[in-house]
Amino acid sequence: MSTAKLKRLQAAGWKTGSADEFLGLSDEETLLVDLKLSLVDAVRQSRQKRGLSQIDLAQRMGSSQSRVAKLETGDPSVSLDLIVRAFFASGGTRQELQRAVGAKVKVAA
Amino acid sequence: MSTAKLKRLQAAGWKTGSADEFLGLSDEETLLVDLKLSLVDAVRQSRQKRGLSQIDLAQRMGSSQSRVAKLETGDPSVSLDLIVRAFFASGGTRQELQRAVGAKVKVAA
DNA sequence: TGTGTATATGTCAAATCCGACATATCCTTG
DNA sequence: CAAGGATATGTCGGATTTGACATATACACA
Repeated sequence: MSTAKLKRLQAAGWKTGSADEFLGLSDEETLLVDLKLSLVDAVRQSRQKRGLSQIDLAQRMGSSQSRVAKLETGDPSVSLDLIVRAFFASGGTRQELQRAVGAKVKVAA
Repeated sequence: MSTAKLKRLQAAGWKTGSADEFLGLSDEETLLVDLKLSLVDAVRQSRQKRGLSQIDLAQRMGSSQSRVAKLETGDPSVSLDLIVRAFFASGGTRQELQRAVGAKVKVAA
């Protein structure tokens, strides 16, 4: 399974968007990683905009603070499903989600 | 876990978008179900547009024909991750994905 | 009718993801 | 320097999702 690559990647303190080819990431894998990063970003912004703590959000979505933290830090054990669920639970709308899908994440390095 | 509801829902020959409140689906669950339906639709269209069979697509994404079939029929055992992975593998771009997120699925019934 | 090609359905063991808990780190503010 | 609130990290047992395989159905067209 090549999600393994994705995991090693994210595991190694993952921050930058778009510049992911330093490992043998396939095009589709890169697209997925970048997308996740954008949505994770959107979740944090949505959560903070409504003044929710990670605990608050966790409660709203029937999850735990630690999972929300992992989500926001790009932990490889977090699925797209959970990210989108969190986005909606934080009050995000489908239209806002659409915007987030369009917005690529700023590169750090 | 309330994904159970989602599963019963989709399991029962699922087709309509948006009109999901006949069961006690929470708002966030509804949003997620509708989103999945839209993206599943986009996957099928993208795949067909490029003249790919389910087997072709399955190979491209390192999966199996049966999983692609389940994906396109809205089987509850299919994650958002797999749907998006399939979309990209079928040749879909991020911009096209964004469009798909914006387009709610036509209701059947 | 038979053969081929595409798609759907059922099942299962293995892989992945989950919530929960413990605990650590980081910032404020007193 | 506490004490507190928020966020991060590590781990684990159980739940969900996966690819694979067998098989079924559907629709051509010879």
